[in-house]
Amino acid sequence: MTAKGERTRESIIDASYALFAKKGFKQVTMKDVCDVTNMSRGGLYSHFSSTSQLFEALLEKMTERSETDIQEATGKGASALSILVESFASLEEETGHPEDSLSIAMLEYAQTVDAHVMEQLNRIGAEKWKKLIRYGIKRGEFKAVDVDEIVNLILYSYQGVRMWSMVSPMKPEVYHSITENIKRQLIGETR
Amino acid sequence: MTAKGERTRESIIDASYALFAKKGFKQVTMKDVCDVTNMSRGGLYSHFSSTSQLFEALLEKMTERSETDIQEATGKGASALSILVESFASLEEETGHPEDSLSIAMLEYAQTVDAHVMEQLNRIGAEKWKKLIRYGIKRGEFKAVDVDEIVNLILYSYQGVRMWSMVSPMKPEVYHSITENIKRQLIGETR
DNA sequence: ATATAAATCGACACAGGTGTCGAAAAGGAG
DNA sequence: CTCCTTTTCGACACCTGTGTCGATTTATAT
Repeated sequence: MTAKGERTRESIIDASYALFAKKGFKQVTMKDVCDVTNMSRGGLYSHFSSTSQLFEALLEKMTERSETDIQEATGKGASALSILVESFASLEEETGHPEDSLSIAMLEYAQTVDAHVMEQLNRIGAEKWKKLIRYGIKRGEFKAVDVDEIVNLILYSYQGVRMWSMVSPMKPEVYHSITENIKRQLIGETR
Repeated sequence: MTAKGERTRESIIDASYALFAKKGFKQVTMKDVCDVTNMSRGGLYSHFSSTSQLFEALLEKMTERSETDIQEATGKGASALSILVESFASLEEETGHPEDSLSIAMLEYAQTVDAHVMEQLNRIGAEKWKKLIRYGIKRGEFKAVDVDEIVNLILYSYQGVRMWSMVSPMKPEVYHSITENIKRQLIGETR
């Protein structure tokens, strides 16, 4: 694979993001990808042998990108709480534009192709949060909570809200209620 | 429509439940429905003109059934808290068998056919919960909370957990953490 | 029992997707 | 520039789904 090949491969992945976010997984066809990339189906097939492979490549690219996020912030010595709050703020921002989320596509993919992908992504997400919580405890910001338990709570609320928001608008109160609940468990009563 | 017609119509709906729960929405074909009903496609089409219509009929039947649930319990003067707790216990039971849930099919349907259905079901669910909370407040079991806000929290946690559990196993702690959180908001500190 | 209406079947034409392949075009090393 | 490799194209055969329709079977009222 030469420079040109690699470039188009990346551009196909990038262009298909919006497609999967808008239509889910099974509803995206190679024809759709053609339209957003201005390529022929034949051309596409020399990069990805199916929409499944394309979607897998997209997920891989996404996870790679998010891997570094929290690591960077903690590396600079930022406050754990502020990282947490910002993270939820960006969720609120994101779910205001549900057409930017791959959640439903991922659920569909898990259900119809390979259920493992969700567990895998779940585990990756959990590790990220665990690091942050431990970092917060070490800095004395958070109580000595049960890290696994609180991470589960964060993860499920976070993802649940994200998925739900795709089909029904969320009120800001809901985000705040969830954030407050988590903060309460991490740093004690906040009222 | 005669007796026989009505009976087969119902049996088609009943038989298709497992199909939608297992495969989602778009992945269910009339051929699939044939297999579980032992009918021909032609025969099916004289009852439902598409899988969308079949799915809509299924949703309608489900909501009708759940409509009466809480109403019955409150009618008998049961404790609001026990109804709430039982409701979450049954969620835990249900999500232990994710193949019994229509959540992903509903998300898919909302995304590809008609987003309104989710809002509608959401509203129906919300009404049910609101009644219960108001009932609990009237009986003095619950604090005079903001009903809308707490119902949002319940609804989103509830649905979020349900959806997420379909692709990744949930630990019991998570259910309890969520239930405790809601109880805390409803009846004050429980620790 | 029989006439009439309803329900069911199976074949049909069609639409839209898939994956493949040889030919053509574009890229890149010397 | 030019030759070889890589990328891209568009047509091909195929599959699986759809929705329709006349013919046939099955219910049901009288």
